Amino acid sequence: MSASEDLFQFLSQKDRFIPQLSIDSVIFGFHDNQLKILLLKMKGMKLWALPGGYVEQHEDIDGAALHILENRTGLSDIYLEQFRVFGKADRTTKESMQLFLEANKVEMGEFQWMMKRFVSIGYYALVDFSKVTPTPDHFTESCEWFEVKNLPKLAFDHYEIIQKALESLRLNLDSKLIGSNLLPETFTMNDLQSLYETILGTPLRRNNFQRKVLSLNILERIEKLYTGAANKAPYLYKFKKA
Amino acid sequence: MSASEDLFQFLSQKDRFIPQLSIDSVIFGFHDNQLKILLLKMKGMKLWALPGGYVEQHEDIDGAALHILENRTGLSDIYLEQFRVFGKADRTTKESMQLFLEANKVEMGEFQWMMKRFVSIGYYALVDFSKVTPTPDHFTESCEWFEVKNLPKLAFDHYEIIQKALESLRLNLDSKLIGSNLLPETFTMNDLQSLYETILGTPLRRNNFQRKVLSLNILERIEKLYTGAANKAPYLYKFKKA
DNA sequence: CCAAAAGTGTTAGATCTACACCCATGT
DNA sequence: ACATGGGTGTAGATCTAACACTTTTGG
Repeated sequence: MSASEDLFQFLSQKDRFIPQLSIDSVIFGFHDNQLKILLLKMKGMKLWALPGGYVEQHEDIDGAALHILENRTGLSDIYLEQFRVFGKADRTTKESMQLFLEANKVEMGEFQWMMKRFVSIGYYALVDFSKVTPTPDHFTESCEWFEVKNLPKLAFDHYEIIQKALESLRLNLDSKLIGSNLLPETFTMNDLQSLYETILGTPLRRNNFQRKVLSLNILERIEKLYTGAANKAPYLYKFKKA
Repeated sequence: MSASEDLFQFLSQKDRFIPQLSIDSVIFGFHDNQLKILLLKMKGMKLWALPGGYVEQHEDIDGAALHILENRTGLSDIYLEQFRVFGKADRTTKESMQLFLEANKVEMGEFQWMMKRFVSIGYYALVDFSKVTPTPDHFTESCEWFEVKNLPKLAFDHYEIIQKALESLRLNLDSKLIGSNLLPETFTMNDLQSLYETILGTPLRRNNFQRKVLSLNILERIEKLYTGAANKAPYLYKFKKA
């Protein structure tokens, strides 16, 4: 099935959705000591974009966000947080639409439904990088991780959405046990510290960090991890179950 | 003009608005050492509701929220914060609509546009109680302040919206200089402390509170306030201009 | 034995908490 | 004079930041 056939099929069902309302999700993962985001490139589009979608008439918005995520990552049970609505009147103008579309391949007229002004609800998700299978769908040419510090050209206000998501992530870092969603089952204290450092963007002191985290009583110390390196083997930890 | 004439006029213009998207505002004021909220009772409706409205096609959502507030309070320059979206599929079911409407006076069929499922963006506003003139409009039978601790029966999920607004208010209390929006130009340290105590719901120590607040260097001490009471006159303060 | 990284101790400073005391005001 | 409420001081506890030291590991 071609991209435009998919599109027409989608548009024919557009009454299923709430008009002019979309969801955009910032999916955070952590790998190689880098905070990463999953981005999409749609077929025939020039710019990268956040994975997003629409809300069905009889679907909770949280449910809609979750479905989008499950489709894009292959995971269920994802940590999701709604963080802000993006509703400037000019966020999806024809001009920014033009930038988004590959003008010579797609007739804007066919997109009447999509071309309207959209208000978008921003969610961020925290996932275990190692468990995700980035999954393009029929509209999507590619689906890749990007380092937060090295993002490609993005459509619309998606850069701003990402920045706000990061802000919220930082604010929630302490109160919401964010590590437990971004790290694999077991991890070293160093892994956790790197995660915090990359999210916060500041270096932390090893000893004080360890003391503080352990004092929260949320970690369980497992066996040591022997990497073969010529130094003391670090303990592995996992988050205690509630 | 009668309520239903107003309504028909409104509905005839409904294409001006984004469908199925609304705004609900929790307007906080502080008076008599009580945190209060401005609520409306629509003509011919049974329950009280948050002041709300719709978003015009070419209007920012923040702008829309601001207009609603200005109309209801007579104030401009209001402190506004978007705090959450309420998007459960069943938040505006026919059943809850029925509860909201005075069933024998209004035919639901006339409300097709309004009867759809709505997603609502929650804003909270902080206003100087003494400056507000609660202003009913043509749809509104009354517009009154209620103590947060003593709310009337509310429509839809408005009670939940208020609770979430309160939560956000508490979280933002320290970081966003909330006092400057809820208090009049000048106030005593006691006023400020009462405000904090009612928002947080916990008593604070007089001396420590004063020290902490003054250490922030955001207050300017003015002259003393002689109330005629048989005790030392408290200083008046005002927030320093940025 | 050594380098590298992990783990633990310790101490000075800042901040928070609770108590105490003094000061101004009108009766 | 004194009751009342406002302003300030201070000692102890707690939290934080920065430093130093010890332990484990493989070469």
